[in-house]
Amino acid sequence: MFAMKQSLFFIPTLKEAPKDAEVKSHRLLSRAGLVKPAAAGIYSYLPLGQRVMRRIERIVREEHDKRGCSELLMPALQPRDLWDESGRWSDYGPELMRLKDRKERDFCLGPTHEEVITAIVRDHLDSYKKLPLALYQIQTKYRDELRPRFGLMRGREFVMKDLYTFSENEEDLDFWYETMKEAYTVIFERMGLETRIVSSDTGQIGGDVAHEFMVMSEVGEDTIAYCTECSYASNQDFSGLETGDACPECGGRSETAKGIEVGNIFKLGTKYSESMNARFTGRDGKRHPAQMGCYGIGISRTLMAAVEQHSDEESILWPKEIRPFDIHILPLADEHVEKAEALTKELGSSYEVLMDDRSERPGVKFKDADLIGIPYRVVLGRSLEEGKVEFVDRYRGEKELIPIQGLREHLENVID
RNA sequence: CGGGAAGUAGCUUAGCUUGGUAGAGCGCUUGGUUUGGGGCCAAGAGGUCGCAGGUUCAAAUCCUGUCUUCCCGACCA
Repeated sequence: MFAMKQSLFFIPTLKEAPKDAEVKSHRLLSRAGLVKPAAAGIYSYLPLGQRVMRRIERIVREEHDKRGCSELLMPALQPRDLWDESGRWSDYGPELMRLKDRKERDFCLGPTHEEVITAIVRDHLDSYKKLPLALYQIQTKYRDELRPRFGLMRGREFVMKDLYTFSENEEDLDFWYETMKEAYTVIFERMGLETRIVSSDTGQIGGDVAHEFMVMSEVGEDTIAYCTECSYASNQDFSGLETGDACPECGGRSETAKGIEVGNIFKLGTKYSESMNARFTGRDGKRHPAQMGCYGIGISRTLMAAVEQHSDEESILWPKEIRPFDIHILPLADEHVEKAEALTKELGSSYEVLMDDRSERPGVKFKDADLIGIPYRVVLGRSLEEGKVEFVDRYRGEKELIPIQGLREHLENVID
């Protein structure tokens, strides 16, 4: 496990939010010292934000690896000729970040990786016996958005997990599609995010069937039309359904709500495998283009959505599986730090612990602790004279005095 | 790209209408005091007023251009 002194851990909290942050999660990400802007839609992830990102990524990796996906890492910098093969150098538009090297050759910073993955797989694809393949990466993507906004919601540079599957036929593509739909449901549940699956347009990327995973939120950029009677839900851009319209599935009444798209799954079919010649010899002895699927999760956007959903104006409360630390130890005065260090060492063997050893007044420590959102708190203060510490369970909103000798055992019973 | 708003110390900002040596709060440094919810007192440090040009005896302030940021729209795997 892990223990860290707060004086060494860079958490630049702010008393006041930057004036241009208009969305709650954006204000909190800045104030709690998780991110720092470099340019419009481009952010640094500071240590605390990076820890949460790592948590999110860990869940994503676990749920992909256990379903037979393998991780790789592709280049962000991609040559033009691959994009000419798919036709997207001309089709993609100004959102594609283009640049030249010193020899004036064209490159782009990848907004997505269909071209690269297809080029990797096609040379290996001689027989149906090599299929299926499911390859994913977690990587920084670049899109020159006309209008970046709301902090991490729509950035020009952002972290994304993208998975690509290659199948010998549509049945196998359907299998992967359903497998990943289920995986995504598990992933977002583990992150403590309430999501809704909606059918959607396939957009720029091309292909046939697509679903999006939406975190219901007032600040979402998408409008979701959902049925009040059955499980039907769709992206309004695609279905055109308004509040009060009849559900296309069951005829029930439609409602609309805002959502943040944190994940999507596409059946690409053969769009890229045909244009880029990713073919294999099938059981019938003939050449067939691979049936492809692609599946994305916005890692950095998920971070933002999690803050949006698990916070109030003055504090974050991280869900279990993505919390940056388990326990926050607060010695309220310098004279308590020695005891706190011993406790940090002890608890650090079983938990991830952050200890606020700074010479700050109690009020400052409490405010910062609320802001950065670690769910369990151990306060060393005046009750230490009686050999007791205060234990706070922010999930339950409860606090109690615990004899310091019994703390470890108490935590084993309480900490989730 | 169209519409709107804004750039003054690390952060939040006053001053701009009506031109005259740039102010505050928080933060920071030093000393004192305080010690369970962003303390108090005192003394300090910190500024190319986004940038460039123009008008003027004199520009944060007026004019022109430009860059950047945010909001609405268009766009968006």
